[in-house]
Amino acid sequence: MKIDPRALGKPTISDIARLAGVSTATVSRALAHPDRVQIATRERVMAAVQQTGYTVNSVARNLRTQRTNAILVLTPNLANPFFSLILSAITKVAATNGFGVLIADTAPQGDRDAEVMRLSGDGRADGIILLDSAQDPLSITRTGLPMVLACEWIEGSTLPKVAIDNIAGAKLAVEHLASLGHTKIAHVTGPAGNVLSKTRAQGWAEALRTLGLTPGHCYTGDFTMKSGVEAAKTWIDTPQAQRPTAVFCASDECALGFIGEIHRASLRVPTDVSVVGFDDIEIAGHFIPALTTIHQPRQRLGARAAEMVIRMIRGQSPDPGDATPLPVNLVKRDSTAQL
Amino acid sequence: MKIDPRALGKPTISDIARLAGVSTATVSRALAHPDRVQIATRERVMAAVQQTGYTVNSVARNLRTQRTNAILVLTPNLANPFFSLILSAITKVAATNGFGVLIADTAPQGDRDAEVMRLSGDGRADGIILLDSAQDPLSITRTGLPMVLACEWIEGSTLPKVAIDNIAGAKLAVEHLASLGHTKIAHVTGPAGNVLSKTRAQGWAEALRTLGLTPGHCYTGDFTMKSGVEAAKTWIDTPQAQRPTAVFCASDECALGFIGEIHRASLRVPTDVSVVGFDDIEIAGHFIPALTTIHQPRQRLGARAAEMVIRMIRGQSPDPGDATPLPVNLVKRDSTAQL
DNA sequence: CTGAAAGCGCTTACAG
DNA sequence: CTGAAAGCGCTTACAG
Repeated sequence: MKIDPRALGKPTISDIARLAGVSTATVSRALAHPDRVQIATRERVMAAVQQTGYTVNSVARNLRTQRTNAILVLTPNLANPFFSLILSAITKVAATNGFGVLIADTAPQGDRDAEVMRLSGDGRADGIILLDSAQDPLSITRTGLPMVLACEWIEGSTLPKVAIDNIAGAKLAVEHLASLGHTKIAHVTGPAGNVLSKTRAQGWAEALRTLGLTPGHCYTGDFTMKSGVEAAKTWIDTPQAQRPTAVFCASDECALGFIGEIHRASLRVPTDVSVVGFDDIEIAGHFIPALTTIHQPRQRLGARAAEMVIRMIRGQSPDPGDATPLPVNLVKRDSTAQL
Repeated sequence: MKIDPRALGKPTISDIARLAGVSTATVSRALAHPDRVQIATRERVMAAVQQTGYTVNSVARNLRTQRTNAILVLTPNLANPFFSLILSAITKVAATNGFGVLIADTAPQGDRDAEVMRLSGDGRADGIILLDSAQDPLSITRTGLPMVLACEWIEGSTLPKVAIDNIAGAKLAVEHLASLGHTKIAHVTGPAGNVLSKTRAQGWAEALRTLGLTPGHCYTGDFTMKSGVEAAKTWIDTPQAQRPTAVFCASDECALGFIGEIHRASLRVPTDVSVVGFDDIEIAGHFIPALTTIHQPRQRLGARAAEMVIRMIRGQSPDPGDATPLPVNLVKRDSTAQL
């Protein structure tokens, strides 16, 4: 009794070869280089493929060719919508270059380093984009896998990175506030130790100094709405005469939390305090009041990161333009007003 | 002249075998079943692993074992923050069960069907979670790969799905509005043809009927903020006497767009119109006014989907509880008020 | 243009 | 407890 091969699971290249009456080599060729087989042969192969619904087993192919045509993206926290657009841009650029994208969330196990090491070494991908940056992966991996840092970066690391100009962004925010007559400009920071927090705080302090303003008050935050709420509470508890009249928040989420709390206390933005965010997430323009913020080109950021790894994977020389930070700009909306 | 093997790229199992003076079989065993090799042998192997930074090549292993320990998640649009939490929950459950997660965005090529077919057939994953549902994948694939539908589903499909109770959610919204004295309750729909749109609209209409209210006005939307803005414009252009006094939007984004536009026209929510959303996205509670909405348990949804595929992959029988839709509940906040 | 054969890096019965 | 050997499903020089 013959067994129907289709009952045995997915058809393999041998099944196709048998059906088409050719060798597996020819099947492989017909699929990958149609022009290198006789037209009649090709058609017999294609017919068998159609009939069985055959698809190449990419695991086998990857092992044989030592390429995966896949890029691995390591993200610190998938639950954070901030990454959505970046991931989507990476996926898009990858797709047009024939690469698939694997996304891994390093949060669940909490052990990013182990994860980076495991995933980078295991041959699943040809290159890696790191959206996280707790530690220099070079210190923990020995894979020669092309790797680029995006969003955040590690000081002193030699890894290629794609970044935005955080200092310039913070300065833009402060200058905007100053131009509206504000002189007491506070800052709600990002999480301690983070490069983004550091550079944004630095830009804020520098701008203040350049403008000849006294150093402003600093609220400790961590990019979350909750930390914005906390900062607002502190602000509300401050005697009115001492309150900063403007606040530059290290992230939009934080700014939104800040504004929400201000309103909950029956005070008003921008009447009682002007607020500027950083990121320009989608909701920013729809919030009430619409949030004045520093726009981050997240699509371009993701796209550039993808282009960079792909170039590295292909052994092409880096584009000199990639070294310069992506520009940011201020989007003036309704959360800031003349003092 | 001998060549340093480490210079040749990633070390393989043969390198370790040579270094430890054992066979590759023993290396493999020492790594996968430490208890099946002599302790001294194991230590020699481990030393070689340490020294070289060796990691198993998962592509080779997957080919050999015919398992990938990976789940593929197909999402319609990574740029949509709505999926973030779901993805993160999937990743978490997968991780605790020893599975990795591959996320693919079907948007870039626009050809979801081709993508589903290619990815499901190519041996990269042991199972699939589909967050999209344009068409029944059974009609296009012949892989016997375990597959579960999440978020949306396809009418008439026999695929296992995890869903929430959309009809009940919509009813909750309408009943809440009615309890506040509203009788003219409109609806902004989701995109036409979508199951979620259909069931939510159905729940709205049914609740109205049950409560003995006249059928309300229906604005055509598509879940986006923009469509909420459009609906609001139409509402604003309606003579005041004919305006619905309450609006149930098919999504939070849409509701937020609606409210934003109302305020831009110098009208107020909930003073001039009460608004209820659907989803309970993170921003909902921080919006001004905080949005009354139907809470969707996105974490549980993702977690259940992951549990389901994993069970299928393991050949375990389905949990009967998985057939019942996940419950939703109304979160009363500030966008709805007594008429 | 086509086929036989080797080999990608592993794991696992099967002997010993 | 350990090793030799087969094989997972492909692709690609190498002959013919």
